[in-house]
Amino acid sequence: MGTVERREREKEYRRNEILNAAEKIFFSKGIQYATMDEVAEEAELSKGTLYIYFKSKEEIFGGICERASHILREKFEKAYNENEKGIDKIYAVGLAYYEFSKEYPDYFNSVMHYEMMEYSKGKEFDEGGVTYLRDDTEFKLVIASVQAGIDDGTIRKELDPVHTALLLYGMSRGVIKLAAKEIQTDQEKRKFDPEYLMKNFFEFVGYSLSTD
Amino acid sequence: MGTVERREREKEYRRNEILNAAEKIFFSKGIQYATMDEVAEEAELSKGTLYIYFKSKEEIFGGICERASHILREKFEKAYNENEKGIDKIYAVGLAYYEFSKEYPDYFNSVMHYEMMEYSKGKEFDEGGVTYLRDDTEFKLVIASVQAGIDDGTIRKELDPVHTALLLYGMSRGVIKLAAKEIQTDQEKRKFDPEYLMKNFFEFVGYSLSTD
DNA sequence: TCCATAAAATGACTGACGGTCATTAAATGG
DNA sequence: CCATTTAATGACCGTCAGTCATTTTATGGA
Repeated sequence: MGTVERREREKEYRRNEILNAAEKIFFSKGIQYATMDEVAEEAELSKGTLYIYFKSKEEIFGGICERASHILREKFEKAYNENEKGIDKIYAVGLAYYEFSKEYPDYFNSVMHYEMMEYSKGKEFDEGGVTYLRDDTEFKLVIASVQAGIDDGTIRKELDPVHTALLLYGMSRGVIKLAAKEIQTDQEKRKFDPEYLMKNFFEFVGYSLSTD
Repeated sequence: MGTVERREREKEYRRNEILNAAEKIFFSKGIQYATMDEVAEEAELSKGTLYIYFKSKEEIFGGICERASHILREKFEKAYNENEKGIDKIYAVGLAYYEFSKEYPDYFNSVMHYEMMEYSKGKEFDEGGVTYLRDDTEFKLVIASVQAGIDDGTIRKELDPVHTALLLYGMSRGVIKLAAKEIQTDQEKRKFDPEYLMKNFFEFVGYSLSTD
């Protein structure tokens, strides 16, 4: 009998509904200021029910971050696969990252936020554990891109793939975060164009990586 | 009579003692999990007293971040002033940033954390206000360094000082954060040397900026 | 030295919120 | 139709940020 399967599906569905509600609430007032009662209200469930599906507010946030990671990962894979040359893969992956930050600013920010939390967590409170993602598929794609570029001669051979990938990853995050931040907050001074900043960044990267 | 001045000094002293206590507590368990009662205990004061000197837990954290910014600013200024050539200023300022992250990892992280909070804040909760620093002296020094390099011919003339500075600032933060993070957390796989990463980074930057 | 006044410090109290659990409601399948 | 399992509920609890009436301490004039 398919009852069990249907139950399974319905559970999954509820879980998603809760995540939807949580996103709405978390993103509109900020996680810090969002309450579980509000999420429950939005999800049209009692608070107790939320705790059947997630064991804490943080875990709900983890679920949201998983969604974010999933989308990002797909974007990365697409960018990687749709390009032949290593250097193009790198550009495409970098651009995908930037597009992600524009398309899903809240997701982007959530992932950033998540990483900050990890720091506080590793302090003295190892209880709970609560370590979700840490699937570094994304990062592996960057390494693979660099390696591909070295192999096909579009990237300087002297470079070490892993460290270069690390560098690219770190730099991109920093620059994209900066660009994203200004998009969201700067109504005042320091007028600058995020697109132009990114263009500069890509030139910058190309300058240092490519063989031409 | 100097009574008023002494009172002033003593107030400043208490304020600092509270910040010291808060640092100890915040840094050892993470802000999230640190309680005001613990801070009060550590400061050998009652909780109520804390609220005479700071209007919220967040404001105490803001005070800590101000300390961090202050130290960073001084490091930047020193690096800037002790070098003649623009390109050297840039290297020195970048290095100062990295040194800061190693020397004061908790301060470094606090500032990062602070910036995350700003995002959540700008959501729907404009109450309180609570906007402390946002003094971009640090950033201005980067612009000045680039400009100096353009003027003295050590940096490519085609570059726009402001955007290049922005780029450098963003990239550095990303890379340093990555390096700092691994220093603190990675006991497992992905063995890599933060120093080597930074060395790569500086080469990378030099490659794209300098005129030689 | 004493006292009136002002400044500083206190800690019991409050409200809000994350999380729990005994109880109720609904679904299932025999 | 009922026994049993599964899902959902919401009253309740403990904790913690923040408050405020009260107490303690310092000050400067008489």
